[in-house]
Amino acid sequence: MGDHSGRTRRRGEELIKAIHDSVLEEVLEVGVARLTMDGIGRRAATPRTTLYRRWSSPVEVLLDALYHQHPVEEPTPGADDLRGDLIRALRLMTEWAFSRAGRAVAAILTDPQSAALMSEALSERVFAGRGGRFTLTVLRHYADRGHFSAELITPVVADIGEALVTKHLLDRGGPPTDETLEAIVDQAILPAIGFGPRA
Amino acid sequence: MGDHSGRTRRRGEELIKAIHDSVLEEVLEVGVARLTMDGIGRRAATPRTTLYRRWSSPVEVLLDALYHQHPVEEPTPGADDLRGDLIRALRLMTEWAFSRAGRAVAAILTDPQSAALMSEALSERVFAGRGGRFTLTVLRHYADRGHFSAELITPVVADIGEALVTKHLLDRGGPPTDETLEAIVDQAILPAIGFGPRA
DNA sequence: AGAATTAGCTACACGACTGTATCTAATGAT
DNA sequence: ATCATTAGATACAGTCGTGTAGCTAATTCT
Repeated sequence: MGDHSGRTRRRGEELIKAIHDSVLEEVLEVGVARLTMDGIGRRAATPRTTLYRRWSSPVEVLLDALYHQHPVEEPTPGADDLRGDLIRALRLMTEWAFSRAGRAVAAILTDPQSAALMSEALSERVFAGRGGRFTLTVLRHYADRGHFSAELITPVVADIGEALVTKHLLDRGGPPTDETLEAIVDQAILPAIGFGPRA
Repeated sequence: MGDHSGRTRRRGEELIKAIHDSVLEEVLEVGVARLTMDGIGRRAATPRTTLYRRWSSPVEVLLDALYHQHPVEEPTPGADDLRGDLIRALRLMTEWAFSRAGRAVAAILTDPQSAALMSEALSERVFAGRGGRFTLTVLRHYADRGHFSAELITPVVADIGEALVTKHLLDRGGPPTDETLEAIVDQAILPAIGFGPRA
């Protein structure tokens, strides 16, 4: 807990980091709607007044915390392994979705009051550019190399993997196992681009 | 607005109906976390005290309102038209998801405090038994009739349609058009059961 | 060592929501 | 017409969060 030396008071970066951690934990517990300056301050062991010196509302604190998180990592298709790269892309997505930042973003996007105001601003900054397309990156890579026709990559097809993982998260509340990810790739994505069962 | 005669005071069923309507609207605007007896009462034009005579908290009012909604309609596969029945099943799902009840359920399920407590209880009562399986009903019907192998109906495959519609709702916030539903069926569901493009 | 920053502490007035209590009066049943 | 039921109105004390202000003291800079 305590840092080096006998300092009793945090300032600057150190304090801000503690506050950022505090909001992110707080929002997971109570949701965006129940965020309060008091609650954030309590958890960070700092008085409310200190928070007001920097932010004007709990949501401002939350957004600031999110902007300081690491952006989403992008899949990097490598070897000649479409199936493996798709699975890895979905695993990357799962990991992000279960990170503190991922769940905090979900909390914002599902709150009726905050969602409308800033869903675009948020995705842009947190997804760092045009991120958030996990399987799409992989699909394009292999289509470009002639493994299948690029025409097959429709908006619907590009969403299949992410949609199924998202639904799994919503239904079960937990991350999909590797077997589930494999099933999604084998039974849903690959068939859509021509590698499926025959009627 | 006014019913028959010059009654100035609602009672019983009529009043309860107005209150149910009130919570459902309220929760869409402010979310579960910001539901208050005051807010519900204000919208229903009834004092808070009347609410306390029947319910002990805003969430109780909400759940009671949901239990009085019509349960989810189930798809009824009819003619010899797998594709058409799948599209109709997804349209049914879309309609429910956009009903007041559907969105209220979503609000509860995404609220960290309420979700954990009652997600199962809710789905059971609101989905009336084991409902909520829109495309699955249709898929089973046609697999039973030999249109394709029942082995292909894995949990993942059964979820494809619902997952893509859900993702569309989350991403765009609006209901998918008929063209989108057709694309989902043609480009994602049918390929998974053997009616797809060839590699 | 002295000065400038900035965090911690306390207090205060304000508003929103909570439960409860009490009274009034509209409604429906007999 | 009378009565039991039940909704509407009002009041009140209590809790929690809000912003703001003013002071104290720890930390860092020069």
